[in-house]
Amino acid sequence: MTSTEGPAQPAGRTRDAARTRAEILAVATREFARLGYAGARVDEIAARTRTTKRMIYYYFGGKEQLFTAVLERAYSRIREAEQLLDVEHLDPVAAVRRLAELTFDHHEAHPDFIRLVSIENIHEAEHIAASAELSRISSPAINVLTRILDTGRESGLFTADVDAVDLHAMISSFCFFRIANRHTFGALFGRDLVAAGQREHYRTMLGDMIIAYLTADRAA
Amino acid sequence: MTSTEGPAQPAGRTRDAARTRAEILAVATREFARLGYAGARVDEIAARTRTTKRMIYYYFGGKEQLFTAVLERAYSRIREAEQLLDVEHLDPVAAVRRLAELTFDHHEAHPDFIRLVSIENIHEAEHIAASAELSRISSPAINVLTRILDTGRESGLFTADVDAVDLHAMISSFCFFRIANRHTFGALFGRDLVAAGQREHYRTMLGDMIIAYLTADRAA
DNA sequence: CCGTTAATGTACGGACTGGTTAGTTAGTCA
DNA sequence: TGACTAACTAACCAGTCCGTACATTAACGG
Repeated sequence: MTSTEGPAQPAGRTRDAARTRAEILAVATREFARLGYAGARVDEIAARTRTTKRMIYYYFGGKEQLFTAVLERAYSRIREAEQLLDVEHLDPVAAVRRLAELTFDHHEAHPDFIRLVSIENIHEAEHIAASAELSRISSPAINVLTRILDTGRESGLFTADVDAVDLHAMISSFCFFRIANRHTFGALFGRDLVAAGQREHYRTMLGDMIIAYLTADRAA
Repeated sequence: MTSTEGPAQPAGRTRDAARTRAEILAVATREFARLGYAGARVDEIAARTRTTKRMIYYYFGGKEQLFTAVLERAYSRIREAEQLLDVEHLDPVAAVRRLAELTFDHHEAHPDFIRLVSIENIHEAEHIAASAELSRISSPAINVLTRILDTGRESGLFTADVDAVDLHAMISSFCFFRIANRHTFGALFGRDLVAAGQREHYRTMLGDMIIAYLTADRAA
């Protein structure tokens, strides 16, 4: 609630388009993630900002476009993280495990992102479809996975009949479910999938599952 | 829009509490699943019913309780389906695969249920927590899984260190993700996880993954 | 130091929304 | 058959919500 950035104007407002825009985006991300698209209130987003509702319409045009901008930023962040992937020096088994673990960690570290994705799916991805930026680019992780799979298959280690996209779905489902559905799962089965003490258990479980699948003896 | 049930009053309304209640519940399920809790409109639900908004408040008390009732019915249905599980005569491997496939089929057949669960998770399962009916009972599938796992482990077939709840999470994640996230996944990776032609591919993939995990050679 | 414009704030409109009030009608049972 | 109650309807209300018209001010180039 107190001023948190550098030069700290006493109470006066500096004009800083970039900062205002960024602050709106940050607050909107929290609110949309917390309450869903329809549940989030433009007035409330504005109130939690150091600026006014007028600025939301000035910079973004409307609620819908604001939500799209929130999605764009959220996805661009995960893409940035994926670009830092550096696993191709590992052997295929270790590389896949490492990649799965990074996905696991990223999902755990960004629950708001998970919620936004859930929400966007309720809306049948209409905002993604309408966004040139989002519908264009794909995930760097897919390319990395493709190369690892090729190497693994060449060496005869991997026997499974999957491509990178399917494998990515497989890895993501577990990571996503664990975060997205923790509440209903916890309420119904009395088990907290995100309990700190269980973290390593589930992280290992994910890796074991993926590796077991990829390397299973299909003759059986 | 025309009368769909038996005796078909010309235009006059019969008094039938059970039918009215059931119709409200059915319409509400569709609307909540389609638009989310906040996005659904009580007026709209009423309009799609042969009765009025007042009846929603008469029978359910309010929007919140109506949503809870919708969840209760949705969950009771899946429990009913699970009670029909009859896989314990199979050997453990076949039994687990069959169970996974039934989960797969059920998720695919009830996308509205998946959406409701997603929505309830956005609300951090507050309605489930508030519902005595829902927070009490657990899934029959867990008991079945427990017995299969025991048998499989006794015979030395299963080597994995999981209990029924974790395995259930593992199976559900894939089934759930495939339906719940098909829109964003399709938009971003250009692959329709629910395409009819891919159904067998993913169904097999799920079974292979679960069996590979359970039976993997842990020495490796 | 003044004109211009990007950036910001205020106040409000108009449609909508969940919930309610007041009243009506169909069925039932004494 | 007439009192009684459950089932039902229409109209409305108070508050909310997205969006905008209009006024204002900081910053910057000349």
